[in-house]
Amino acid sequence: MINGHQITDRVFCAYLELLNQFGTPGPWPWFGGIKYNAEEITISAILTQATNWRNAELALEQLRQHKLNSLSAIGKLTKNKLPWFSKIIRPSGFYQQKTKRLWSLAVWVKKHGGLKKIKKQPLESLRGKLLALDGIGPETADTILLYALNKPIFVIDEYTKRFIQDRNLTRATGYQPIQKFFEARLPRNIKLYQDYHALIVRWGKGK
DNA sequence: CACCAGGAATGTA
DNA sequence: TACATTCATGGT
Repeated sequence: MINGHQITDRVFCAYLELLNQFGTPGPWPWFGGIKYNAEEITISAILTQATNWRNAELALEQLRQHKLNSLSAIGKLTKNKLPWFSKIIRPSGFYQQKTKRLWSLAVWVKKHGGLKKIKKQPLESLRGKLLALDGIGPETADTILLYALNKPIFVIDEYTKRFIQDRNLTRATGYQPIQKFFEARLPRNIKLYQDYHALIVRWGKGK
């Protein structure tokens, strides 16, 4: 019994098995590398879209060298500097799109008083606002919410879909149904959500 | 040389 | 709802 949930639940048991197999994941970015702050996690959530983590990390490393590893710094850039900015994040691929996405996100965050202010907003309402931004879909929004803002929301990605197939956990399809499936069967615990998703990614990479 | 990686937007059926 | 295409670099 953990937080009132029976550990016989198959979804929770799958988590325990992954934990036993791979050990407790580190904080974002989970496997090696140095620790990221909330702004860097937010930025890297976009940099890593459809890109392997190594390339996203290369881009973030260059942002650090230019002291652009914060939304406030990116939000201060004028539009005519965006082509220059795009070269800095070039290793992450799709760098023209990602330049626009990062810049519009940074401007939006600035307009709303910074990440700490934004963090005070209710989860569902905040999630909707993130989804309304260009280039932020459900996975990126939830990644920002869970790992940068420490909100209790379960992240679903391709690995998760393969995982539930592999273990026959559910036939549910679509982002939200799968997300609700996990959330309904797990204690509403942020660290658990973070570790579980990280472990699923670790599992997916190892296959 | 081909293939893929810690997605999302857009268009089609 | 379910697919297909586009966006692009760097590793294997």
